[in-house]
Amino acid sequence: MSADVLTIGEAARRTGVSAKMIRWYEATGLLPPAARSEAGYRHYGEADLHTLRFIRRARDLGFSVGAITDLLALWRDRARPSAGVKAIAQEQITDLRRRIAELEGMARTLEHLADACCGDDRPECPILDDLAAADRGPARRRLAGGFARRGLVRGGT
Amino acid sequence: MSADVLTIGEAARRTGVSAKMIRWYEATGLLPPAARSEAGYRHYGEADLHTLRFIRRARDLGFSVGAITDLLALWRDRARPSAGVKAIAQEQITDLRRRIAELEGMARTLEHLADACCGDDRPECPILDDLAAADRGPARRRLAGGFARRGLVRGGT
DNA sequence: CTTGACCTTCCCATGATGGGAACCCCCATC
DNA sequence: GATGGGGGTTCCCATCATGGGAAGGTCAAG
Repeated sequence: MSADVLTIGEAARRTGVSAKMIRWYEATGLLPPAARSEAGYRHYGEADLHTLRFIRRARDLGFSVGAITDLLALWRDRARPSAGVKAIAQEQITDLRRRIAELEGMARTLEHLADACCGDDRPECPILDDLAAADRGPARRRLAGGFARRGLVRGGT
Repeated sequence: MSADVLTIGEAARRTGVSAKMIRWYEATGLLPPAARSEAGYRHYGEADLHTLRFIRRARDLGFSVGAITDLLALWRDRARPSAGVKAIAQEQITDLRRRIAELEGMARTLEHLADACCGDDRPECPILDDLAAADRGPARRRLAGGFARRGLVRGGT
């Protein structure tokens, strides 16, 4: 095997994308079919490694495979308008911010509840009391402190 | 059917847990098997609704079904030490904070990149340049600090 | 030639959720 | 009594990206 051609395992080691994932990316069309040896082994060259590192980096930034498909197409198109790339990035930022706000709401509510819970061997527990509170219908809570009510927790800041 | 017994659809409407999910919770053991009519319809009473609302609220706070199993057991045990509940809540808080930090790292990186990208019809694009940067070799991701170390990056809601 | 590391494909599981098919049941209305 | 509609039942499939593992072929070193 010539010096600049690697097996899938080597490519995986050098790019941080597992061999399993490389095959899956190929199967689903994110990557074009790899070159094969006579015995059927996949072979990867420098350009392939470059693409794999691109994918890995994009995954690390939370992009979905669908978004990466678009990013790769733009990357390969040397005449692309950067506006297209920026739009994808901004969608991703919006999505990340939305998810962060959601988790933040949950975390804050739980922190309030945990603060109010002694955490000793007595059974009184504001956390369970909150979970069990039956009157969580319409907008009205009597839990002191103005915690996240349903709807705020899931939705916004 | 006596007045205080509801079908699964009614129970779903009154608790915010979908009928599908109620069946699934039962199938996986989070809920005990529901009472059945002669024709095989599931029946739910007030206590069941209470439990379902408990589950719904816990899901809204991001608890996994596994954690909810534990919380339900503690809820039903009137002699439980609140320390057990608090410990579960704190694990959840830790997990939420970790996920938030991960997403926050991605968002900040992307925001920097997007800020540096003109987003016009010219092809120059710092976002693609970053994704394509080849100097991000295997074992050394210099992002070590706060970012996406692979894992629950995409943990959805 | 054997051994062991590596490759191939294929199937299965994850977690929580929804969609939909095929079929049964109940009640009200004609 | 027949019929229709709405809702129940079970079962299978899809998501999204990932890993685990089995069965079998390949390659290089000893």
